[in-house]
Amino acid sequence: MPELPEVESIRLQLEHFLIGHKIISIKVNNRKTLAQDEDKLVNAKIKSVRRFGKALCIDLDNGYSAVVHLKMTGQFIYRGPRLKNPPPLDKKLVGGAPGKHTHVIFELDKKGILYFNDYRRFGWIKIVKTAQVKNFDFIKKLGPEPLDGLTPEKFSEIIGKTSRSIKLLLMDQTKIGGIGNIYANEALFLAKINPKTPAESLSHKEIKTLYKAIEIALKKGLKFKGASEQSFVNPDGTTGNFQDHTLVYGRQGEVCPNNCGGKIKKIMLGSRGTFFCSNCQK
DNA sequence: ACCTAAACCTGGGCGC
DNA sequence: TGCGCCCAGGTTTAGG
Repeated sequence: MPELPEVESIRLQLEHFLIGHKIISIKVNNRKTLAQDEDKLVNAKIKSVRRFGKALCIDLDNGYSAVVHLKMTGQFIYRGPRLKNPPPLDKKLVGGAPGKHTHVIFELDKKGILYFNDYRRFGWIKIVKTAQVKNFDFIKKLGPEPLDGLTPEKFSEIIGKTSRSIKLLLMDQTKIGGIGNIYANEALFLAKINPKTPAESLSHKEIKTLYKAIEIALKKGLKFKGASEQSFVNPDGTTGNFQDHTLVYGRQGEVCPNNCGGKIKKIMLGSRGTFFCSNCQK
């Protein structure tokens, strides 16, 4: 599910709800999700919640951290004192908390509780020493992030080196951290660049436009608190609305929002659905 | 270095 | 109603 804007929306809420809570106990229902060492987190207070690309990192005050990847369908659901008037959970998106897809339950002090749901079970939680988080393989390999550290110069350098299609390059987490399928499609449409274009053939001007387009697409996703198509919910149970505001993602057959007279096409690129206007994006 | 397909899973939607 | 196929915000791995 979640790309940078979705994960950042989750991070902001977790930060608000969790910091200061002490973890009383952890119940693991599925060892594929969390294999070992959860006892390291017990009796420690949550100090901060960080995000690295699409990964989250919950830091405890005892030197340990939980690194979390939600993959396609991972969810955090919080219930507790800092949540005023929690909205009813959308059964279709959440399946209950706890429900049959709740794999880890964090019991917190002050009657707080945090559920980790994941119906496809691709997501994972790893317990690492806080000092080792940046050496953790997934995070170590992550490229610079748009809206934080990725500069036009770095972006240009990354692009200049390769003949790969620009869309696959944007989605390569080791080159740039945080962009997934929805925002890659949206940014390329905004920049009027065909997703199949070999990265190295982009002009200087196109690179500049694309850099800006990525920022615009991600900020728009953040503004609507992410896209909730199948399973994305915020920890308070609310959904995002970005799916109602995409320009091309999921809109095959619709007229081009630029009113160029073309229609949005869907092709497969790197075995991922790819949406674009063949008229605007030559 | 690049591309593809398959694997990890479950479930919703669609065509027949 | 039901079955079977295709698809899904991600990442990794194997093979060409």
